[in-house]
Amino acid sequence: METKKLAKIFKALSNPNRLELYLKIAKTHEQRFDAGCECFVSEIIDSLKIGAPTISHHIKELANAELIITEKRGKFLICRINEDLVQDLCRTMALQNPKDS
Amino acid sequence: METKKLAKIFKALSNPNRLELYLKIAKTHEQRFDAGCECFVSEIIDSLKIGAPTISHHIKELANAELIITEKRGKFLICRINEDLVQDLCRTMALQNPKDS
DNA sequence: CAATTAATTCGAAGATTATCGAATCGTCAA
DNA sequence: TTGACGATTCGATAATCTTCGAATTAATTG
Repeated sequence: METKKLAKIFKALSNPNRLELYLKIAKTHEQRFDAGCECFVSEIIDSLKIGAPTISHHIKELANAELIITEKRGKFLICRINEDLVQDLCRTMALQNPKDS
Repeated sequence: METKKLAKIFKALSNPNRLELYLKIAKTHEQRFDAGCECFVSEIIDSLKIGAPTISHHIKELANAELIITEKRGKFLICRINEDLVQDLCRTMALQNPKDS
């Protein structure tokens, strides 16, 4: 992966609120694995201490970094983790000579 | 890992120059696995397009996020990857229901 | 249709960041 | 001891980021 794109991904996760947003989506992702890993933004909004406009902006950044995939369903927005990218990310970060494992 | 600390780690990797710095240390880490994974900052400084003060600042941030471990040897600074943290990071990021693998 | 609800857009304010040049510190070698 | 070199500190500036409130859009419900 290019350094520039990698930095963009990390930047998307560098803000505490945005990271928490991502983690909540990831958690829902796991819980609803059989149901297509859907996560409604409206469910998340109450558990964070930031307003709707900010959340909207953060989600756009996560999607822009390709960490999540969004889909509009009616008036709701559905978010899913981009599994491929996350796996790529882990592979990139992992060291070639792990301590013992 | 706490969300706040996790965000700090990602923030440390969110700047392209700082990320490149980290990746160079990681690369040297692998190449010199038998020699204690040492990396001299003075070797890196020429390959990046930023000045020494900025590099000094970036290294401090990487160390502050515990991504690297630094050690002063004479007038040189030696950097090593904090393997434990990186492995922790990968474990935190990995999804519970991987696609197929 | 009118009201409601989820989400977005816009503009602005305040905070944080990246980077630099100049000056300084500490170590080593001549 | 003096000079050179690696690294750091400091102060400043330009750029970017986070967040908000107000207004808007789009979809659903009464």
